Amino acid sequence: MTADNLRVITPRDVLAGDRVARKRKERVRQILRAAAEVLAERGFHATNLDDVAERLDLTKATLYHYFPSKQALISACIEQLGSEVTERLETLAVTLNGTPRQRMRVLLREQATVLLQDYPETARLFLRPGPWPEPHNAQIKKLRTRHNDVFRRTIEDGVRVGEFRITDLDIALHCIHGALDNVPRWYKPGSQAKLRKTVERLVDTVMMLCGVLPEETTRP
Amino acid sequence: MTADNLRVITPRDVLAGDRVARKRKERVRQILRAAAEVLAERGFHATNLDDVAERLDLTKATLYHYFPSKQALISACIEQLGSEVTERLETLAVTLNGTPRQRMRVLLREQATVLLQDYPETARLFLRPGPWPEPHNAQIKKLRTRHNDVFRRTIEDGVRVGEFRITDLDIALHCIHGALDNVPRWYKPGSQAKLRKTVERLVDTVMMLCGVLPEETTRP
Amino acid sequence: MTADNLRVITPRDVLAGDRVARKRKERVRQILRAAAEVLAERGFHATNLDDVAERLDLTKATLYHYFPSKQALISACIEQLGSEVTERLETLAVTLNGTPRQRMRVLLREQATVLLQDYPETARLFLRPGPWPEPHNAQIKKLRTRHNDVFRRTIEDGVRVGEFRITDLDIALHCIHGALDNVPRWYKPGSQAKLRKTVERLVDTVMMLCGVLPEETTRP
Amino acid sequence: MTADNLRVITPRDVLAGDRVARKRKERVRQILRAAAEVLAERGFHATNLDDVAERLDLTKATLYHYFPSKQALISACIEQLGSEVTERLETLAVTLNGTPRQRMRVLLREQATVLLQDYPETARLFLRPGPWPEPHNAQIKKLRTRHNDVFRRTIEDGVRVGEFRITDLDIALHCIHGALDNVPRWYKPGSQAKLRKTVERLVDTVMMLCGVLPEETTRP
DNA sequence: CATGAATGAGGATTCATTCAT
DNA sequence: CATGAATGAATCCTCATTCAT
Repeated sequence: MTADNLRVITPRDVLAGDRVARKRKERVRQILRAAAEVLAERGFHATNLDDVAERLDLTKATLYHYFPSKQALISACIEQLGSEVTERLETLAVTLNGTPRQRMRVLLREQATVLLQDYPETARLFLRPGPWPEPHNAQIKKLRTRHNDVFRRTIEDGVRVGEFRITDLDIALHCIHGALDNVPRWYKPGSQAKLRKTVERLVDTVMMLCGVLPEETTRP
Repeated sequence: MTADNLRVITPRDVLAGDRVARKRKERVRQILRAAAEVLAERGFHATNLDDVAERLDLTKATLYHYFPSKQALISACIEQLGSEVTERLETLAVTLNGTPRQRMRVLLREQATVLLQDYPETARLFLRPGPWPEPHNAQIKKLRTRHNDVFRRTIEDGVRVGEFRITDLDIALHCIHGALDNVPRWYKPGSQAKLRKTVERLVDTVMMLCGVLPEETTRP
Repeated sequence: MTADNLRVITPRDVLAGDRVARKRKERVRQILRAAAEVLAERGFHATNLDDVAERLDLTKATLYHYFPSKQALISACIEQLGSEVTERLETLAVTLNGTPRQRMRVLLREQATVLLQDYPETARLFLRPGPWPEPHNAQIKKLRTRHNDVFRRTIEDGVRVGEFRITDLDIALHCIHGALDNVPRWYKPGSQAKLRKTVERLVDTVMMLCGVLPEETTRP
Repeated sequence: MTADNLRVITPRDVLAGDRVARKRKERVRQILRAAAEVLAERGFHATNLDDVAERLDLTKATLYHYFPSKQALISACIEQLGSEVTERLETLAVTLNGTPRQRMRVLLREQATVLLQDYPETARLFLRPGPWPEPHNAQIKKLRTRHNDVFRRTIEDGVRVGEFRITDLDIALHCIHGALDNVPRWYKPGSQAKLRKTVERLVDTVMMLCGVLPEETTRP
């Protein structure tokens, strides 16, 4: 019953509401980023809200203003990173021209860049259904399927036109997946040059799983 | 000067001591097996001693008769599985004849069999340095290196004699590793026939990472 | 640009922050008091957080808001009581005039009052290095040394001017210490008169360890 | 129903039984000694049966052949040490001739020797009613009273014949007690010469609590 | 007697979650 | 919104005690 409570909603308020909403969204993004970092470093069970909060100079309780539970927060993390990466690949796949071989290289390069540079956390978060509580596993599985399909379609094309020679499509896909999501475990960040070199060699190597040998037969 | 004082150690005593020791060893084996199962299902942080104990119809406290701490138990798990598998491969590698290509196939087949049939837990336990507490990570790393070296040497041989064509030895090894340790995630146990088929196709696929294409270009 | 954004820190905020801090400090004091009581009754190893918490109508978990561990809580207990008592004596010693004999009497009276009336827990907590875990023992030793030094200096003065006659300074100090910290074991609280009488007789008795005999040769 | 079970009891058995009993008593003594050591080092609550057993190269379970519970073991410890020491003093007191002053010196010298040399654990075990579970405290109190009475009677004699001048008998006794049981805390074992010197100075110092000043007014 | 195995009852510590301010 | 306080439910670990061999 204060003056505040009686105020009518004016356009200014709407704008203000907008700004509040924007601010809130920004806050959510920050929280998700922090959570993704902790999550990637330690895995689900070793991640605790105190540490996420501390990284943001907030208190644990404040997180509950933005997410109703730990699960919800983690879920949002997975969803955001997963869908962002997947959509990036899906969008790219649609716009691509060229032979399946060329398209596959572009897709792999993109994925490698994501893993090595943009979001190294990705692998931990949604590429591998590790020891997550069940609800998350389902979510992750769905994302993985979408993600996988981008590559599946391209490989099918390649097999059809005779550019790829594979023994078993599913197994090949699983191996590609395994090889890729293993990357953040061994790659140590370095110069841009190192990064680009690693990406190319990685792409060359993974392409071999499609039956495409690199021209060069180099050795490290 | 009673009979009791004069009693010498008889074969029966030795046997008794033996039996006790054997029994203890057996218990330890049981515990390690149970722990490895839980561990493989849930990962380190979600594994609790209560569940391990329950699986054995024991109480938590009893586990402490055999291992002084959770860490020690987990460590023993990793060590046992890891060294068993690694030694199997190392022994096999030494006795192998034939071309690198042939030897590599045998090694991969062995590894695939271990992962698909004998110890599916292996992948979780020592193939991937997940969110383990540091002491375990060091232990795992050492095992992995030994394990890796078996394949590394064979691939180097293959490259030297021109049977293998790879872009980058380290990256190839990492990809092989990633592809293999991903296996338990997608393979669902089935008939012996299915198993054998899967193993062969998996080996064919991974051999491609060494630059060896399968004759057949089939699809499932 | 909202009122909220423009809000500056007002005295009210400061007061609010102050109030929170004051409240916390008060809580800490309460906890320390409760812990000191339990500790004095039972000693370190028999003190459990549940009982300390119960005395405060709190749960064990809440104690961890204020102290990171049992050791930290106990440490704070010892420190607080120990330094408070020691500083009281040190301050008193500095302001004292008169002969060593007079000064010694004042110091002993003060110490006796502390032990009999103000903080009977003191003796248990820092006067005797009982079966404490090592970290605490070090802390206690330091406090005891400071405490001891107050008396040592006064006795040295007394010996120098010929008012005190002692056989061995260190042994005398140890005996004084032993006699004093034994007090809470036999003294049962009673009237103010009883208290005062006991203090005086105790002081008379301990003064004898400095070679000063009481005029009166009474008996109880 | 074995031959053994049917055997009649012969004189030889009785002797054997004797020897068995002797052996058992010896075992009990060993256990009590070990327990007293641990107990003196760590106090009641930090003493666990495993450690006592280990010191004897036995297992915990074996201790239960000799004592029905931890409490019983500890009780026996206290009783043994306490009564041994007390009886020593009582016996000595009875046989003593001379003035109260001389007798007191002998008693104190004896007590100091016990504490510094023979059974340093004594102080911990029965001189001070520390954080023991109640049943033990009662037991200790009783022992202390007997122990105390030896000194009390002598002091009373001394006061009566005018050799001692004290303010308050009870307080003096408590202070003597406190000074004595504090000894093991500061005395560090050394040569026989050091021991004898310390004993003499200690006796001199404690005698002052009876109003007897040493001739010499030295300082170390 | 001696012992290894087993266990129940604690006890310290962590952490997601709720709530009053 | 933001936060400090509070808590219940785990979870690891200890230890006195019992029991079968």
